[in-house]
Amino acid sequence: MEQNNLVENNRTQMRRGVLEYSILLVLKAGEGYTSSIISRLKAVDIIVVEGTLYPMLIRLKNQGLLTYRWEESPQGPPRKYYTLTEKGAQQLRELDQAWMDLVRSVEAIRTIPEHLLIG
Amino acid sequence: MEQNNLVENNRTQMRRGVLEYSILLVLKAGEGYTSSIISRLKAVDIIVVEGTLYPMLIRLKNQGLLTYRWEESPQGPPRKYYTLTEKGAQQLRELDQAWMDLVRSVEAIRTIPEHLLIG
DNA sequence: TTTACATCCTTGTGTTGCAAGGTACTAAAT
DNA sequence: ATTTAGTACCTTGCAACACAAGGATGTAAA
Repeated sequence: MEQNNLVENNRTQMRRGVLEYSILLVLKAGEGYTSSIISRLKAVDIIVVEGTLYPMLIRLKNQGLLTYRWEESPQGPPRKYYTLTEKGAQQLRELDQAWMDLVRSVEAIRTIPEHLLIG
Repeated sequence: MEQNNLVENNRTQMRRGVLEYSILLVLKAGEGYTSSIISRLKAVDIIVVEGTLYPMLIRLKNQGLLTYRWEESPQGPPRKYYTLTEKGAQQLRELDQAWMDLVRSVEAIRTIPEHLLIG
């Protein structure tokens, strides 16, 4: 019932496509738990919220791409630290390729020469 | 009930994020109707199907980003040729920015230095 | 014992890409 | 004339999923 901000919508849409990739990337850099993952992503302007991240981490774990271990927190309840599995690392390599292909595709389409257009 | 092909899934996911952007880009290059848009995108390895494109073109038209005109086809029923409106061109400029920002973000996250990681 | 905070998690909603199926028009073949 | 083939339009129903909102539980300080 709400007329959306078209652009903000599309930034969100674009981000969605790379969310899983982004999460695997930060976990490759080093293990993390929910808040730290959110912080790292925010540091590069990729906005994720808890309600998105929890289900996704669980999904990735169920797919065998991640494992976790419990660790005491200096404050509050213990944390679930997630790590890439070998399968996760493999998946990440494939996503790397997918990302590079996508960048190449978009670059290509940004520079279609007129005479190659049909119809 | 079906175990998905993880990678193909993710290529699809990534593509989704840039679909609207891609469509505006090809229409900036020159007006087109459904089939010609699909062909142009396929030429750069971005796969879209009819069932996706029709609703999307209608949505973009309703948002005022596109207009169309009818034109006789050499064979079969007339075609709906879509063109960017001024508002569509404006939106495209903003999507261009969003895309470049995303590429920059992902690039940044691919190269997080260890010592910047927390927790 | 109450407040503050950090951590975990679930539920409900809205969007949307896609598979599948449907209608209609033209032209060629039977 | 009818059927077939090809091209174009469009809709319906399903499944995935990001996010907002809300909830439970643990520690520590006031």
